Amino acid sequence: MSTAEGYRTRQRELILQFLMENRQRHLSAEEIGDYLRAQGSPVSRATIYRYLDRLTEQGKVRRYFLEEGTGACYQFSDGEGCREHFHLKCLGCGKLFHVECDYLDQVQAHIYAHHQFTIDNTKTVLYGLCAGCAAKRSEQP
Amino acid sequence: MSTAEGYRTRQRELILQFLMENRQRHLSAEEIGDYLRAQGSPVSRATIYRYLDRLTEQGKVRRYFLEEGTGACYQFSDGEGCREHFHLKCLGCGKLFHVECDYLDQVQAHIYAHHQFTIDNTKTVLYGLCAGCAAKRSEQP
DNA sequence: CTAGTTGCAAAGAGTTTGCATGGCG
DNA sequence: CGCCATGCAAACTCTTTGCAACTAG
Repeated sequence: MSTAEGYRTRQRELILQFLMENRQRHLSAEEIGDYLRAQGSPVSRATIYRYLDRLTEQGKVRRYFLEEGTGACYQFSDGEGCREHFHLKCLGCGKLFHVECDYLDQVQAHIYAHHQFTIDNTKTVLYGLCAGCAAKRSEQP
Repeated sequence: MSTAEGYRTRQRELILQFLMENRQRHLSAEEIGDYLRAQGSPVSRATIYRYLDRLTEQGKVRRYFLEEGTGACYQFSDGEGCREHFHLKCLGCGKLFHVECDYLDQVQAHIYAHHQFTIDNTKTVLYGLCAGCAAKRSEQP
């Protein structure tokens, strides 16, 4: 695995630090830019997007596409240990659930046996609604 | 459910007909526009988008957000008979596979029952490798 | 007739790119 | 010093919107 780290720059440190400090949240490119600007250390949009792309390729960050037409969101991910389980991302609150489950392992086996397809759960995210958000939506849509 | 059908116009007939004739495919707004233009019956982009929105609200068409960042795709759906399906996207060749499978319906049920999560397969894509690409990779890593 | 529809072009949001300058190693 | 990274602004893609002209019922 070629993990071309590239140069260590002030901008990259700032972006990565913010992502790591907010690893429980999903952040948009704009939020990152706004935060850094507010901190008095503005980083250009282009740089933010370019570095997020790189981090995503490196697997250090996950990229999500939540609510429709809206832009992408990014979330820091240690990468470690996320090979063997599935990810559920809530479209309502954006929360990411890591699910370890024997049944889901069987799913992978089924898809391989019946559909000749090898699931990569490093990249795969199941989108939907968590219990809380589903309840909210059925009350007041 | 208020199913405001609205007026019957030449443009709407054309759009709906194309969607129905290609109910096995995902179509982008652009593809629809291109097709109609090629047929010598151009329909404006705005009209296509507006009508697709309406059809989606009416449940006659399903809107998918698959390819990241890329635009939406639409697919005609009888509503009742047509079961929702899963999508498998090959990381090797980029091909998208549509899978209708009873077993995968059970998966959805399992996740709902055991993990309190409602999968939205409008947004969910399982990433991995198709048979062909998996074979290539095991030969030449 | 008259409210619903259409087309056009302009506006938006989010993201990417070309190119000259700047800075890490 | 050489190459990679940054910043800026312009370009791009997909979609929405304002508005005047048009048309189904």
